[in-house]
Amino acid sequence: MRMNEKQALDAFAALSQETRLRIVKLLVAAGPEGMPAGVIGEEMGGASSSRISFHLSHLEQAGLLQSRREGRSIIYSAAFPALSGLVEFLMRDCCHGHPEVCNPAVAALSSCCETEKVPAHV
Amino acid sequence: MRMNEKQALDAFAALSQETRLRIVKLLVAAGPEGMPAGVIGEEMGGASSSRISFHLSHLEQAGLLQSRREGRSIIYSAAFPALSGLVEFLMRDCCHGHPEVCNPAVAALSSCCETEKVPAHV
DNA sequence: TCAATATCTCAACAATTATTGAAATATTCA
DNA sequence: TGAATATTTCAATAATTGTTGAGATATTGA
Repeated sequence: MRMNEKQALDAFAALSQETRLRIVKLLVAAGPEGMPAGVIGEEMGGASSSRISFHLSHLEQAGLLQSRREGRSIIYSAAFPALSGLVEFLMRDCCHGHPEVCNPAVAALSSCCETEKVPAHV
Repeated sequence: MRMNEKQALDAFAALSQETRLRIVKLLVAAGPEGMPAGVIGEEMGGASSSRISFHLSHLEQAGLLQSRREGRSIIYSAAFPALSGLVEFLMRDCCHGHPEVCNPAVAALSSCCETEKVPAHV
């Protein structure tokens, strides 16, 4: 998803608050299936439901999450294309003929896909 | 550069302001050599020098830029390892056995290194 | 329909962050 | 040394953003 400056600003603002950053990381780890708002609230510890609701809709407004209703619950999940787009926006035009400058970023991102292969704490 | 939550929050907060995001993108495109504060200010249009100075030190404080003095000028440049670290922090643990979820992000980032090969608007 | 569950909206207040302009610091060159 | 250049610091004010708690909306099953 190609992003413009306004969208990137909204996304970065949304990610610059502790509870919201934790929610995004929780849902990134949860994968495409997502989690109900109530469960997300429990994982966040002592935040009121109205506060969690506010943060969830802020994140959805910023395009970083999407939601669907399932019975009484609203299920939120990470918007993976938007996250990719944000990464691409930030690093766009980073090389100008010197790929070694941004290749470490590519390597860092690639390594996230290998989590399960790495032993926890040998 | 492996990042903790506090560092990531500071970085996202720094990136969530229009002038600062533009400064980072200007310096990402400028590469490791960077640019003097005064030139950055000119590129940002009508912002006062104190405002630019404030934003530059905010970004340096957040670890996204570094500075060095050269004569009367202070040269700012992008902290590429921190940018990579931020990308890695955001997407850490994203797959859980399903690499197809975050591979688009890897592809988006890889493509930034090919800017010069792509014709502008065919 | 009614009670229970899950989540959201709203308004008042608190906290954080941005902007401005004047003055201070550091460097260079005559 | 003193004037000119480049940049930073500071304090006051303006603007934005976060929090709280009460009440509203939507859904389910008895």
